[in-house]
Amino acid sequence: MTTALPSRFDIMATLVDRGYRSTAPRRAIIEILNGKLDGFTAEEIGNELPWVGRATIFRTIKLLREAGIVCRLNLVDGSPRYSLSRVEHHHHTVCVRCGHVGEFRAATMERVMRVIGNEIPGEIVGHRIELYINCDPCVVDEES
Amino acid sequence: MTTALPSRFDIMATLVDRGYRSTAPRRAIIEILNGKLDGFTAEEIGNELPWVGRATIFRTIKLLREAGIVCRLNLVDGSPRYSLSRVEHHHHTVCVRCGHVGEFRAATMERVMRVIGNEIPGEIVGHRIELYINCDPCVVDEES
DNA sequence: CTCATCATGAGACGACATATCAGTAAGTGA
DNA sequence: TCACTTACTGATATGTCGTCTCATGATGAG
Repeated sequence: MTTALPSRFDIMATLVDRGYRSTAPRRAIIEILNGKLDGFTAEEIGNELPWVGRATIFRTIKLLREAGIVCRLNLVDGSPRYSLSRVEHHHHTVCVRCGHVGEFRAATMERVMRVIGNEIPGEIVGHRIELYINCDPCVVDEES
Repeated sequence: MTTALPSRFDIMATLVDRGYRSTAPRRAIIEILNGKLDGFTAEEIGNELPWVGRATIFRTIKLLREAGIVCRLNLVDGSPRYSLSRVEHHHHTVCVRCGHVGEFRAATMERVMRVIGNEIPGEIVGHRIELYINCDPCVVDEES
């Protein structure tokens, strides 16, 4: 079964459990993330919360990454983007046109990984898979 | 069959075919890359060729990337690294300890991609797969 | 309420990369 | 071989992403 991560409402509680304090900037950032279920950049957060320092935004994102609540991924051009995780282990789809980030799980993928593990030298300790797509809304836009 | 890329000896010829000039800085950079079959950084090139401007190094790497001769990939910590490609379509293994970059092809992987394509919304236009490993030499070091 | 401790904002700093621009070299055509 | 167009170059400025420092402020345990 898919292990669910802390619901989007108790992310702050998760940080507190990990020994961090509940502060206004952190609560505000988490609030914003809850409205960005398809990826975001540090700059976007900064624009929406001008009263929060740049450093604090990056620090908070880092905390959330360490807690497994946020992932960092790359657009096709290599530029960074973050995404709220909803399931424990997953991969990302990134629309090459609009940058929309989606998640998917594929049991198939994990099995393939094990097979490939036998084909390559060394022991696999992790992997990163990003699928670049044209998302449905973008394709519809194109046609109209 | 695996399509071979231009042999490491005619990379410059490939650039010329694409309409670029054969210049001393470009030849020098390509020469260096031929000795770095397991990944490199722009900084490394710069250290070995102090008479070549920083901008030129990045410009040349970009040219080679556009020609499909060099790939850009990310270490676990997100830091960038480049790698000479030897086969047309491949993925990378990156040692989390020493940063050594390897290539692998997996027909299995391509088949899986097609299957997954049916499971997710939107059309897949590309993908990026990086396997993080402990490479054999590193594991041996550990044991001794 | 007190107080140790952690978190914060401002801004410096650093890695990586591209833009600008005046000077230089490549290679074409004669 | 030379002259001339054009691409390429190094220096330097600029931009983006992220971390570090440090003095000040907020948090929450007691």
